[in-house]
Amino acid sequence: MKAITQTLSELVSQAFAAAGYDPGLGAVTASDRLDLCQFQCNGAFAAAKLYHKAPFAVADQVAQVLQNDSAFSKVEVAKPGFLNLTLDDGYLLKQANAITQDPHLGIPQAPSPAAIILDYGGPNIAKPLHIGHLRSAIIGESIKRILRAAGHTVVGDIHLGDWGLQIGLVITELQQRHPDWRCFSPDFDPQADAVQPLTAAELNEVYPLASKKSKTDPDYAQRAHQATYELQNGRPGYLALWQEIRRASVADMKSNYQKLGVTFDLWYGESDAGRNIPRLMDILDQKKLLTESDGAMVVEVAEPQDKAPMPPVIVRKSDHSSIYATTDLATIIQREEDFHPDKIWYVVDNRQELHFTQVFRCAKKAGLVPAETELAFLGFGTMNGTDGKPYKTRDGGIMKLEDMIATVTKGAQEKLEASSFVDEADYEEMARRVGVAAIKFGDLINQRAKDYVFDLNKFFSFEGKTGTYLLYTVTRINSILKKAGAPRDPAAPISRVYTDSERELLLKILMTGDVFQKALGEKAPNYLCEHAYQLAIAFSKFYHDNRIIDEPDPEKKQSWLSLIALVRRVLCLLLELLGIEPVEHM
RNA sequence: GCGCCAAUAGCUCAGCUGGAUAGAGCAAUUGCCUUCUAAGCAAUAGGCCAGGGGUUCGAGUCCCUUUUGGCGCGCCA
Repeated sequence: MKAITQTLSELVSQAFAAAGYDPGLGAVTASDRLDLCQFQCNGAFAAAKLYHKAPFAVADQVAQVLQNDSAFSKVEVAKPGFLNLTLDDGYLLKQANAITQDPHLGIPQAPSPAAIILDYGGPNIAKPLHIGHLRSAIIGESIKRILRAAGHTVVGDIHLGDWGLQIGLVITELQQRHPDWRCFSPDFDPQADAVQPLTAAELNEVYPLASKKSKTDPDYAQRAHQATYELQNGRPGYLALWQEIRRASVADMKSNYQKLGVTFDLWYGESDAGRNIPRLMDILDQKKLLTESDGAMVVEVAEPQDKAPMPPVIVRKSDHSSIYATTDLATIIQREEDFHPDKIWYVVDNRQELHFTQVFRCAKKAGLVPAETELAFLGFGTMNGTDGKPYKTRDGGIMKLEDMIATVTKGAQEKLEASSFVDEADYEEMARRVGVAAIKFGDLINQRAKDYVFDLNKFFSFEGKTGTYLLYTVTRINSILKKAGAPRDPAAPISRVYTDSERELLLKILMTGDVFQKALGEKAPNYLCEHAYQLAIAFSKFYHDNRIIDEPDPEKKQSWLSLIALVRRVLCLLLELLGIEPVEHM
């Protein structure tokens, strides 16, 4: 079904037309002044300019037409020319009950579903997952769910960083530690020789060290580059070792992403694009896009309208190994071949914007995707510490994702242990959900593209505008519905509006479609967070003002139960879109 | 140097294509649990929306400019 403001805009547009004005002026929005009205239309101001009339006069004419409309209980014109609209309770109920019946629970469906590849996560193998990886995973997961809820087909791809210099660094360091390993021998035989098993813990220690060494030791760095080149060119021992690095690392990642409730359809990496690199180079060569520059091969992507100098993309380094632009371009070839997507979207750190601009231009120039395929960069901001600099732990290190989840989960568990509503057997799983809800909501409530200050202590309070509050609201509803007993008709409509707090609650429910469209349009889950919070507040107020279970009037009680059942469904849907799992009790 | 982004309550942030009295959470002060989960509800206090120009009937929102901060600017990803 349509979003409510869409439906109302159509009514008001007709009224504008009936009064002799452009129907395009009839856009309705939620009211800024809930004390005056529920919805408003500011079209009279624009009409005043177009038709050289006083805004008030225009609004008044339109209001005359709308007076007769049964959808509104009150149509008023205010001061300069605001058209203030309040819905008739009967209409409000009709809309709310329609949402109950709607298979999509009021979420507007995309008129033409698109095939979208969503590239998010993007961790590097051999490096531990840390909180720098959190945003891409959480935001990507939510955007994926939002797109799917609108009816789009989405393939989520983690796009592992598994083919670059970082692997060369790890190989170099391992070689220095274990020169006797068969995989380092030039005559390594993949059929006969085995590779030493590795653990994630070991890799987590090896990479940072190797990275540090390479910065101070040019010879070490040189060997890492050489190892990268040889790996990419198929040296058997390195390939076998790389496979083991990948295996150990991916196993560790999967467990962390699972805890976070983040999933991927594809676990492809840069290496999977490797086979397309020769083809990429051929295409670039055929289209005469390649230029040699300081020993590297580059593609010019500058355009006349550029405000700042646009450097060329390097597609082959001077040591002949590939770089992230190479694998990103080769990945586009693969995605086009496998899915022929309408859109490929990248949920990546803002700092990579220039890189992706270059890659997109190069891809279009080379015709890797049709001109109409949308390649878009959905950047996100950095998580800073309270000092305004990228977040560090107290000792100056980077916080591992695993540790962060464990810390918040522990805090949640302490609270749960004090609750009489949760069985001991459920502590662990419930604590995970509560902790992860706190983390996810705390992140998603922020605007995607902006940096924000991350304060771990905030997550421990489990108070106020948090994911916890949303889960708590759901558990309160659960409690009532459970205690109200079984003989309740789940399809019974909400029959009347008895109180003000109920009306506000219904209004919030009706706005869900609008908010969803906004979140979808801007790929911005924060609107859903805010709305879920608003809905929860509206429920809490209603809950506080009215005693549902003790209500003697059976019709009223039934109506209220139907109302809160709908609130629960909408709230759970919003949580699902955010990637947050509810709990039964807490 | 060039470019991009930001600056709103003590702190962390909202503020929809410019609209009517700038909103939350935390922190502070104060009420509310023999009654559906107090991880809650209600209330008080807190603002020259960084400074200065401009456009407009109307600007936190658009334009210009200054200041401050963050980020980016070929062989890391």
